[in-house]
Amino acid sequence: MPAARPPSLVSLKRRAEFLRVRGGSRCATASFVLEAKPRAQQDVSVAVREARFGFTVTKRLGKAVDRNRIKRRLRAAVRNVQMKHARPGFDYVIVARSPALDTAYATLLGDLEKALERVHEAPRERRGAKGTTR
RNA sequence: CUAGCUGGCCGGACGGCCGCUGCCGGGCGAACAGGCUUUGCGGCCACAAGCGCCCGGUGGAGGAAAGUCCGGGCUCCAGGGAUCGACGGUGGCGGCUAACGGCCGCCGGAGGCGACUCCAGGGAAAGUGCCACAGAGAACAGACCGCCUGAGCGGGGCAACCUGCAAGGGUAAGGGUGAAACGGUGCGGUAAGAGCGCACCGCGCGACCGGCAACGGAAGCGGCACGGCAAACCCCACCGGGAGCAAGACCAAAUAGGGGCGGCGCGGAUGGCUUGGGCAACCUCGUCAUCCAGGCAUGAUCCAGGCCGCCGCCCGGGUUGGUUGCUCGAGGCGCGGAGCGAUCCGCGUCCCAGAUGAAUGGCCGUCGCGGAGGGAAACCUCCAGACAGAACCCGGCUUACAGGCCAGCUGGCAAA
Repeated sequence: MPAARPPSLVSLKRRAEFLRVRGGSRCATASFVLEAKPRAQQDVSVAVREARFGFTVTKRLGKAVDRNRIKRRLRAAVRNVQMKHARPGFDYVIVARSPALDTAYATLLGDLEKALERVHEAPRERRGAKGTTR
């Protein structure tokens, strides 16, 4: 029975953690960009084994009320899909785009599922392409 | 009924599934510590607080949370005194308040038929400055056209006189310019005019009266001047240390360039003598003389002071993470009383967000409200639902805002 409940959401907290995930693989949709990267061995503490998520909502997207709402919708969406599609030991960063405020919640969920799959499919070549630019 | 004015208030409601967070209660678990027992490993017992998980209960964004424009509380830093100056702010009077640049009441001015609204509303006879363009003249004013007078030179006439030109003088009533031209109207007066004189109006001064005051009224006096701008400098009165919860305090980790206390010494340069070392240049110990006396801490000055080097001991800074500050407060609500009111007093009652990559929600349904369309109606369909998210806390101001409610008052219409 405890498996049926979605696990509580573990979020990224420090700026350094956000910057590290930028080097990982990415997938863009209409309302957000998803970035993912497996945690290095020394970062995996015993307590935190689950997938962790971070949200980036820049000031360009609107005033504080709109930004808060975008963040809450994305967080609710992640809570619904992370059981099936997120992998433990991974860090994810979701960079919001302006349609995230208005698009139907169902399409938001569908986009998130697709993006999570694609991010896990082909991490290799994207990683290499990104690595040269850094 | 309608048009308006003022003040106050609200800022969708209910339900379902799934979440976040503070507090309270309960349960479970692990570690440490405690007691008993055992030679020991270990076993048993008990619960205060903390930690993790679970269950239940309960609280969880705003009237502006916003802009960060004022005023405070709180915290740290600086702060010896006096005087002067600088800078910033405020600006009718009285009151309220912890305080304010806020609020209330009153006064003055402007607007409105009215309810009522608006006003940085001290000083322009302390000084400096500006008042463009137009206009002749614009701040100790000014004769362009006019009007009046007119030396003199002409023309006509016997003469009285008529008439043309005209230097100069008088004149601010008329024209013209302008935002503004030494007050307006009338009568008298005059060569023409003019406060030159008079009446009324306006203006200035104003004994005295009323008011705590701002101010109001006003006998009488003055023939009329003293223009505007102080949101130009300025003058006057009053107020004002600085920085802000990333304040500040504590804990842990890893690394070195600060502080306190005690003792000793009392800056530098040059020269003389001197101790010790060196072949010597020179280095070194001490002392005397002369000269300069330095830097730091509010802007200046004055008075009174402090610190600077070496040794020993003790303690801590900056960074990252965590804890705290952190929400009970100039607090909300109700009743009663004082006051025109802002507000104050008394009693009762309530505890009402505390997050920190930052919670206070996500999705869905029903109803209600507003607009448009359809329909005879019940009703149906579509659209809209604002401004906006606490970050230490209060008191204000300002700005944004779909829609709606209540009370009082004013004008008009109708009825009684």
